[in-house]
Amino acid sequence: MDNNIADIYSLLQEIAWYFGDHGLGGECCADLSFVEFMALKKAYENKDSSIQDIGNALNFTKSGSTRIIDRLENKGYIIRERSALDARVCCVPVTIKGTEVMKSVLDERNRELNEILKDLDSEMIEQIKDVLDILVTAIQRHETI
Amino acid sequence: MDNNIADIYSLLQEIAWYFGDHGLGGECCADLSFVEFMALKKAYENKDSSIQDIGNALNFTKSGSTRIIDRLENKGYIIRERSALDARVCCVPVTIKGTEVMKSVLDERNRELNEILKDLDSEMIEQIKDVLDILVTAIQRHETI
DNA sequence: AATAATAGTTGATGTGGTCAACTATTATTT
DNA sequence: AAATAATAGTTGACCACATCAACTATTATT
Repeated sequence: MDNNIADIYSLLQEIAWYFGDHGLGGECCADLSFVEFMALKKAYENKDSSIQDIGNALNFTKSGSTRIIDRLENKGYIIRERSALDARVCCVPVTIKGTEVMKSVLDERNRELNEILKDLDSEMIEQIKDVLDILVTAIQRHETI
Repeated sequence: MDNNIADIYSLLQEIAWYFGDHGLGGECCADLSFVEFMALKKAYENKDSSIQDIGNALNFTKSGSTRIIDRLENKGYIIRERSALDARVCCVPVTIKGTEVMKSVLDERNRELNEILKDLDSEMIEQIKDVLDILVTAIQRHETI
């Protein structure tokens, strides 16, 4: 059904709006923009990622990556460390403060999402998770081709 | 299950990234940014919407709304028209060119989404649509409270 | 040892948004 | 009906954030 595809695309756009930079009343995540939050998340998930690793994961140029890291470092959420293996590379471990802000943002957002979904039964929640999983997996497979 | 909520949130973020301003290799929609596309879409869906209607729908300030409309008008996708009922209000009908670009972007994006989902059977597609529908409805209900 | 490649930084620049002050029009008050 | 308030939109000054191109520093290749 081609019409389902169009509907799905439109729904995904709404979700992208709401959970992206613009929704949530413009307030994303403590003192972080959505982009900064995603960068911090990447740094957190992938211990020992370099500056460009993060930039690549987020579709940024080299200089864009540098500048995101600048902001996160200025806010005290990560630190730059030259790699011992290759002094050209900067590793950007997340600081304790960074971990804390991540966790508190996630807590806050999860509480909000819980509120949004509170009228749905747990079976439906499960189904939502499964479906989104399939969707994101399909997207990621498509991206890496 | 609280853990499901956290998973769902994380998945929604991925979707927001991919379908928002950043994913799609930075290229959103012809010569439109994601924001511009959403504004055009609002103008298209809601015939006779004013500049602020669009701004409100997208969480922008008055001046931000003006500037988005500037850009869309400069690109020839909408035109400003003073309302006959209230000369303070600007209506922003979508031009033919605007409708065409909308349609071609949607075509293109739907084709891409179709590609992403091509390995899923039609039952699953149906399920994805239903689940996203429930999700977006829940979000919208929550927003208007 | 010379050259190329890679990681990251920086200055100039462009885009895209906000705030505050403005104009023009309509609604309300006395 | 004149004065005042409210509303829609615009504009200038400004700030946040990304890019490009040119740069430094380090490592790999010839």
